[in-house]
Amino acid sequence: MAHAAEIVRKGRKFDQVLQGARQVFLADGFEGASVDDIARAAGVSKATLYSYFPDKRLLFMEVARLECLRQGEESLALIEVAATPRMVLKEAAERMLGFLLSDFGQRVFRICVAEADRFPELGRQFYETGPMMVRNRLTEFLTECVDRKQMEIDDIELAADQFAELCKADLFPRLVFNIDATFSEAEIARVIDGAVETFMARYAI
Amino acid sequence: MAHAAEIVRKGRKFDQVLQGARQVFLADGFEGASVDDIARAAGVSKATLYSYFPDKRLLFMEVARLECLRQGEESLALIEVAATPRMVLKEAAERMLGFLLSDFGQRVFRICVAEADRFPELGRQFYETGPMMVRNRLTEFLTECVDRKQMEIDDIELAADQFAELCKADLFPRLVFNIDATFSEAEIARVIDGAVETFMARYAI
DNA sequence: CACCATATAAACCGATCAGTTCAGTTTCAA
DNA sequence: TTGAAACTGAACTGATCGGTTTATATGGTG
Repeated sequence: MAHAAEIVRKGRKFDQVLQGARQVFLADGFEGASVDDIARAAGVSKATLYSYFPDKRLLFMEVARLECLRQGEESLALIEVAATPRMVLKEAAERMLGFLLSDFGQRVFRICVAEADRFPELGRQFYETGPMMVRNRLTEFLTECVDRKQMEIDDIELAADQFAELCKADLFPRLVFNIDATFSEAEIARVIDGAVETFMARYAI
Repeated sequence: MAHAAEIVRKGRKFDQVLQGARQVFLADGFEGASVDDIARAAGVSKATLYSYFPDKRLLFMEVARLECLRQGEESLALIEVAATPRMVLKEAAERMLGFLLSDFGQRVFRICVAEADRFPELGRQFYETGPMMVRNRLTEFLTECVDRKQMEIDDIELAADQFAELCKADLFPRLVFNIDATFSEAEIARVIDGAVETFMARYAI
């Protein structure tokens, strides 16, 4: 973790700084957030902020790193193996969309996309704790299904990715391009059920 | 077209300005692009630029509007109805990915996502000439398939959206988060074939 | 109490950038 | 050829922002 080497972690206000930074970065993005705003939001002087983080970039990376970790931990909740594949898929879809459609998930995504070339490491970090995590969990589960002869899948990783994408149908474009900010239960259920049905039609035995 | 009302269109260098703006905006985004850079790239003085476009925002919107139009026109090429559904889907997938994976498509997407809240109209514009266009074309085709009893689909629009999403499996996240910038023919073929197979498994009679 | 790390407010610096101004030059059509 | 419209380049304004500095205050510890 070379990037954290220069960060001084001791001090009473360290957490305050991170908390304020998180709030402002998430609301305004990297360029949009001013250090003065962050200091104000954190209830801390700019000098204090700079005593912890030598520059804005590093502060941003630390916030992003923590958010990625948080996201990763959340998705680690176990998948119930006792249930039917249909139920498991539905559960997984609900969890995925729960994050993707949340105000918070949306902001993180937007920032990652926007800053992906300014912060090359950031994109990878988000990818690994997000989409890749989802794929791994799903791959695990699908492998079990194949072993139990419930499904027949030649390319399991592709199948996992397909399911993840199916869950975004309609909803994701509308969200990403700011057509809608929230969706009704019915809209979400329509997409999830559709995803499960299509997936099962292809892969269930 | 209220937003274009203030734009003066006459003058020798009008197109030069747009062309330079397109180049710089696409490379650097809205905030990242400086008006001086644009003027330089356009081979035009800043005063001339401002004589056409009263401010940077308006210039950006005009560039984005034209790009959206261009994109829309491109996707309007007819779908060959004589071919089998499988072939039509494959063709549609190739065209979609051709745009999405191109350096240019990627930049436009990135900018739209990043500036979606700074330019509310921009997101909608892109959505309507992009994802919505694709959905409409696909919906048309799928309706024909249903009429011809080649497929059985209860929610045709959802099916269209599903197919579009299936085409993005694996590739899109990797692109968006800057994991990879280009993909091999084999990688693309794998995803397209997978998308067609899954789609047909669900909906073909 | 005295010390020292920590924190603060506010002024300040240098750079960048959108947008303006202006005196002078080019272009082109009548 | 002439005159107006279009264009130029360069300087300038005013504002924002990242980052630094300084003089001062606070609070816990030995």
